[in-house]
Amino acid sequence: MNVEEIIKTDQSIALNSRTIIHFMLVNNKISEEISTALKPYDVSLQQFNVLRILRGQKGKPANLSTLNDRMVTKMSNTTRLVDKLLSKGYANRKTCPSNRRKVEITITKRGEKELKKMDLAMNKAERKILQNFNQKELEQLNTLFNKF
Amino acid sequence: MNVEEIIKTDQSIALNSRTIIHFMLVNNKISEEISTALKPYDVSLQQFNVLRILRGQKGKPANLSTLNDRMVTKMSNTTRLVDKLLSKGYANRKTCPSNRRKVEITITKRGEKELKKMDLAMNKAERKILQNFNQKELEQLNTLFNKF
DNA sequence: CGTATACATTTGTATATACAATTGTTGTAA
DNA sequence: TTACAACAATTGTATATACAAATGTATACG
Repeated sequence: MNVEEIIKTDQSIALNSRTIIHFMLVNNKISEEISTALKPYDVSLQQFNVLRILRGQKGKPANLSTLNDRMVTKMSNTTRLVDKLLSKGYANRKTCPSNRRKVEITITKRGEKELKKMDLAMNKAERKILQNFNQKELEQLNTLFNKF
Repeated sequence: MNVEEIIKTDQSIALNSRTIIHFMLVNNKISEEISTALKPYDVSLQQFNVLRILRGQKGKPANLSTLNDRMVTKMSNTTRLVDKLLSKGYANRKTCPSNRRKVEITITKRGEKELKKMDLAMNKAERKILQNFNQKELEQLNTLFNKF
């Protein structure tokens, strides 16, 4: 992946800018791979993320604030995101009996079943994205990411 | 930046998944910094990118396909993106006299003037984002990004 | 010459997201 | 008890983006 070639410039780019642009190009690639992987299941990355959180609750219901806390990319509108999962039959929602301001959201059997398939697709996508990295390089990458 | 802490999980995450999630968290941070930096100028990152491309043309007009080729993040709808720049008085658009299928897009004086200010804001944002990196680490990062 | 094909952009439509305002609920302090 | 602040979720609205279809223009070929 050559930055200058991809954005078709002949100008030299300052290292700071180049790093950020490079990052964005990688981001494009990753987003594309992941959305392709999830497309057959008709869920967005965000929806997939919420499903995983719900499963991680192990039956214990989650409310919207909890979901928001745990999401990789925070969203201003988790309500509508959960709406999508409901309409697909992947999640349930009911108001919390002890505190009626809150809602209790759980994953359905069907949601869990589909999620398993999505997991496989995601793992495959991750392997594809990271195919040129060995373990040491991945660790190096994580170490560098810690500096952000 | 600790991944497990941010997404509030106690489960251990496979290195592949962890790397991708870590990447996304960094992406969130970068996006936020940049959109904050550009907010005062009321342009999106995409619009900023197009303005820079137009300036890089040095007077020579660009058409939509050229813009699309050179954009960091390709868009399906560059027409409407340019619309925004027009309405702000940052760009001009006219149909190409030699080939009327094409359009000729140029940056205005006002656009150049504003772009200079945006550049400063962006440089500042970049420095902030990368403040914990030294030159060697940045090069390391770029090398690793090449593997994607 | 007329027709098909490729090209460049624009428009339509559905969906996604950000942000602000609103609704309903709970806890609390006068 | 009532008034008020804090909380949790929802709704409204504007804007952004993806994707497909449509429009207009140029080129090629029989």
